[in-house]
Amino acid sequence: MNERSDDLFEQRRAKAERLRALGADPYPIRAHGTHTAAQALALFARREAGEADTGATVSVCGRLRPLRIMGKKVIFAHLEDSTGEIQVYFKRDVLGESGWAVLEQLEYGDFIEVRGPLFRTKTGEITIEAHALTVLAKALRPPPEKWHGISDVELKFRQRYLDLLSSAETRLRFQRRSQIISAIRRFMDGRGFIEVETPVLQSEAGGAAARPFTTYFNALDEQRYLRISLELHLKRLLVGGLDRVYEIGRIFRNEGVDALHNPEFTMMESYQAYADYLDVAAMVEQLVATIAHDVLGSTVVPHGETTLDLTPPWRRVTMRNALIEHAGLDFEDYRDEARLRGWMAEQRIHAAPEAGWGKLIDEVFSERVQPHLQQPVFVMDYPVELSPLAKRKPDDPGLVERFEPFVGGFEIGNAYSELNDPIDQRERFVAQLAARNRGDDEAELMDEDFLTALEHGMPPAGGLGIGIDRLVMILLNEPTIREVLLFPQLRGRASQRPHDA
RNA sequence: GCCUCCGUAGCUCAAUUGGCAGAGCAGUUGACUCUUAAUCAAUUGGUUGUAGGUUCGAGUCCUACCGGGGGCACCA
Repeated sequence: MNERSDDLFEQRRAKAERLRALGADPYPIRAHGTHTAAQALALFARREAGEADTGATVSVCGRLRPLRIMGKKVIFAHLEDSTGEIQVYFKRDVLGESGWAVLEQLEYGDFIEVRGPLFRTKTGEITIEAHALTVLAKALRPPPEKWHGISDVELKFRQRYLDLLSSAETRLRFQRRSQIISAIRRFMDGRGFIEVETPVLQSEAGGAAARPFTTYFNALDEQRYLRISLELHLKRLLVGGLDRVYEIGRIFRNEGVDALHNPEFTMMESYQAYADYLDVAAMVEQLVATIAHDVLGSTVVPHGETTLDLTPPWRRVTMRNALIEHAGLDFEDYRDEARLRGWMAEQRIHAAPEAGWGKLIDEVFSERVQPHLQQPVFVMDYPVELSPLAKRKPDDPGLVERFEPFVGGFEIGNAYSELNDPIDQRERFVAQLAARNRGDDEAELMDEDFLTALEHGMPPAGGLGIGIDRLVMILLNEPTIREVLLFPQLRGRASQRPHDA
């Protein structure tokens, strides 16, 4: 902390002391607002329409925007809350000398409560004429620049509150994120799903191909993993007879950070007994369209320079055909791993040495197909090697009944007809162990508890996972996951915290 | 982990070839009784991310480190 910001801090602290001396507690316990900014504006509009008299007073709480001081007798300012802002008119002979003395100690960033009647200024803006003024919280540090707000991305993420308080756009983005999640719950609840909660701390981290975070359970003297998916516990609930379940929860993957990845992110998974992946696909396009309509009012959403049309039905294409179309590769001609590696070398596509056939196919797909998948599309029928928890296609046991919805060039989810044959499931785990022994440290581990559950009988079911953060990115036209997370992960700064005193 | 770009006042940004570190906002002082990023006048505020080095002279060049952006790797 340098001298400069100490100066600003001390100046503001001195004002707080002066407020105390004036008998105005700078941090009172209670506020007594009667209306939000938006409610006050609406109230006055109704009164002008003749629905009530125009004289009654309101009391509004909020954060003070920069003061417009017109001499020693008049000050205009806006008061901002989460519903918007309303102008306040401070007139010295109306407010009174004691109120004016308090006002002189206030500035941009302070929280106050203003009581008085509503009126329209000469320029037509609905305004509160301040008859009484109460300090609610004196800010000791200056807010960001009033016009540009925060543009330093590091400050924006480390001190997101500064971004929020100075950017209505940022506030709206996170309000909409919340509305999207509410809309998901409404949709799922409306279809008879029940929301459940399963453990974050697990003995084995399964259900996805990812490295887990580890932690330690002292009381039991055992290692624990933070979950990397919700899948294996939710399927146990199908065994238990809960036919339609979903969970919205944070999952953790010990991986790098980029525009599409944050190590902790939010997933919605659902499992529906007696359904298959085609039923799930129909649900997904309906779900996304419903959310878009509820939150944005349209199923056509802006996306960079273009738009995305989320209106059902979405295109369906098999993974094989997508590869033929965009990569010129028919994987049925390259079932041999060595032959596939040769083709990839010719095409200059990176091939990880420890990758098996399935992972190689996935690399080709990511490299050559995925960037083309801008408009929503379901990519169907994945190689069994990539999908150890999905049911095989009856007419093609090398493939599974699985799809991923792609929008904007990346996948927003994953779904399949759930594998409920315990013998096949055990064999898949064995194959995963082989991959792990070959060096794939993200292969699934044998989960005996889960296998025991399957052996008790799990109904046929369609399962779904949707990455909420990525869905929000698509719906709100945000190119990076960081902008839809309030506090994205950053390297810690123990010695150089920007604003901690 | 590797490559690359960036880091200047509380915030938003300047600074020519290596040649006196500057502006707007915020703050302070003054003027102004209907303003809208109020306006006008004056003014405080800097170890240029940190530590070294080259040089008569470094915000600028070099090295290392810290933090961030982008790319690669990783991530179905």
